[in-house]
Amino acid sequence: MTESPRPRPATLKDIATAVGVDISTASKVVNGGGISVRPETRKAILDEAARLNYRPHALARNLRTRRTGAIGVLLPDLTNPIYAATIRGAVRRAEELGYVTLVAEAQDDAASASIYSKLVAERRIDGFIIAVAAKRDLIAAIDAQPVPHVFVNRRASIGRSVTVDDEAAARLAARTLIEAGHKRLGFIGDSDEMDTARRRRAGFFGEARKAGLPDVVDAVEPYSRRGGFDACLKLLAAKPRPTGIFASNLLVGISALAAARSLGVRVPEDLSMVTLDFEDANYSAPPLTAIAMPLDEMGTLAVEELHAMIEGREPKDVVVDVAPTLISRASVAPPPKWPDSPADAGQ
Amino acid sequence: MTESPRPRPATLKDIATAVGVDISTASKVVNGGGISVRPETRKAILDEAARLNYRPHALARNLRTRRTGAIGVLLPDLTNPIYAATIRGAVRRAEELGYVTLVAEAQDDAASASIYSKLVAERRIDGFIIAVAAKRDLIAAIDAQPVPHVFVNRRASIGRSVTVDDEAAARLAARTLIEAGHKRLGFIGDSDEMDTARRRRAGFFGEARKAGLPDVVDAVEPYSRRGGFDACLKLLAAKPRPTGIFASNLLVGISALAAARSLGVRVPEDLSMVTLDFEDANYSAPPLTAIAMPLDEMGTLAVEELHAMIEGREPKDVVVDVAPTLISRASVAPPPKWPDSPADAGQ
DNA sequence: TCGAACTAGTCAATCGTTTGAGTGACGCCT
DNA sequence: AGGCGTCACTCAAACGATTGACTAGTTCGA
Repeated sequence: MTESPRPRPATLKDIATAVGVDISTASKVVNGGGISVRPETRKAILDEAARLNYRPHALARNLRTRRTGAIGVLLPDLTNPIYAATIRGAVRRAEELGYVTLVAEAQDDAASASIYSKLVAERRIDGFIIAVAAKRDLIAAIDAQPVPHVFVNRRASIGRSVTVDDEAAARLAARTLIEAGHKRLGFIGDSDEMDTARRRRAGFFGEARKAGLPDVVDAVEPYSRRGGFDACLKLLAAKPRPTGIFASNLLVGISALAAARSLGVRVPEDLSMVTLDFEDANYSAPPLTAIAMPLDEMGTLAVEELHAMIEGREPKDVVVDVAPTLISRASVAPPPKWPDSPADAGQ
Repeated sequence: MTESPRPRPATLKDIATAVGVDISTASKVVNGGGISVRPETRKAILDEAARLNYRPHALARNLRTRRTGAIGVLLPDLTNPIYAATIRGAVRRAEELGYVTLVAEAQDDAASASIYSKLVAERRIDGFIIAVAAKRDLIAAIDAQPVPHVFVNRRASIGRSVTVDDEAAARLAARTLIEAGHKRLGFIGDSDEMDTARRRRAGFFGEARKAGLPDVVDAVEPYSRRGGFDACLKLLAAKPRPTGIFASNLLVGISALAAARSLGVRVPEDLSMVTLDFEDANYSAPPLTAIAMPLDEMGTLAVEELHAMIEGREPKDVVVDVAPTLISRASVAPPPKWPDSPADAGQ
């Protein structure tokens, strides 16, 4: 009788019958598709669509077009700030390109594989951005049901990857310590199986060697809060104790600092520390000098690469070409004078 | 000619033609639907489904059933560990109930509203778990296109909510400090507009009053790293400086600690601190004594409530009935003797 | 004046599932 | 022998959108 509150969202059919055209005409008009219509018909359709606040039913459209308009992001740890920054870049770009983003945390290889398989099998997504390590189960899952995917912050044999220049970041960290006068350097990082750790280690050791300091103390521990704590303890127990260390991961930096403090080692008076940057580094005591990586760009580029793959274009490995930069805060100082650095710190 | 690699995932039709039955029969069998079939037919269908590794096409099914099998989670900050814990609980339970979870970060009210509107308009989800504040834009968006939704860790006038017992947690924090002998207490929390802050403040102040300590110093700053830092600075500048403080949020605890240290105030010798618990609290210096909240359960229950609403059952507000517990670490000690606490610390 | 070309659309199939209604064959009871 | 009830299925219409093929009517060129 009257305009009752329409509970059901508008469909193309609603528009078409209201205007008095065929559904297909309405579809072509709202999509700007290849069809010729009189301006007034076009206007009528568009007006009606606006009036009804028409939004296409994603499922129906996707069923037909065989595209879901969704991309999945697989990551190992939601609380690790590096992913938060990356995701922000990725989500923004994805939205611009018309995708919805489905973020999933996978705590281990089996979980990664099962999430991947499920989402792909049910055809819920067009492609994956993968920030977890490509281990056995996941590799098998991808093999079994391949969809476009790009690894982010990780190189992998089975797909394209988008990474930042970890080597450059590590070299910059080394240079920072070396320029402050440190001769005995320490490195905290995960094992070389983790490719980010491998690249950072390579960069740091390489730069140290170039500066005539080949004896970097290496602490291999997982990239986790506990790992950083343990690693720092190890480093400080080394026989010639390092005076400057690079904690090559975000989480690890904070907990390494706590480990030093727990031993009564003062930062930066007794020990200088450089880590990778994130917001928390401002609110530690002391605030941590850190290397900022272009994480946002990494996320953005990952989406662009994935989009290219979904569109069938040729993908490529990309290293984000924004250089890491040093954020000087308060955790780096010249090394202490005592043990055995005679006059060379004078310069 | 030969079994060529089947690129296309199996459909019901594949199964049906292979077995020689109608699609609808196959559908009913794989869904365990109400139909009677001979055991051998059933077996044949199930076998074929297994052989082809059949998984229903989510979109097609959902188009028909008008359910998407997906729930959205809207949260303000991915890096805030409280949400990570909550999400883990939510995702696990959602999966058990057959939902896929779509996590979205909304940095402000406008973003919340636009994410909500988009996902709902495109009918991509069945319901929302909302962990952001219900402000103007979001409220308008929900009003315009209502779908089942539950607020988590937040009470809201426009929907059901699942919360933990923030008051009890705050009372426990107060008791911890009081039992250690503190007489001058401080509280760090967001403004009362944020309902979690309001409840925590009420609990803390109430317990203090009960113990004959009505003069709690209150520092109102946003729940953020910077907010915690600034708040702690304020508290330590108060005229009778508090000796025990409760930083009523996870992020805020860590940065308050850094602020104290930056002023040369030692924890716990000069200042005791209690905060809410998360992993990082183990790796600060000193490790922080904290109140653990049942966040995982909160996520779980939120999903259950949402599920109930989606199924059309009557929803209710729920407060998780697991009590907050104290995790004693190293940031609480008796107050220092000097300024003006005479003999009463002797006991 | 015939046909080609254009205009402004319409038709119908299709994506993969679900689901209520229908149906042929058989057994059983009276 | 007729009728009723099961059994074991099949049929066909949805869900909402997309898209290539098709068409009725007009215009234009030769």
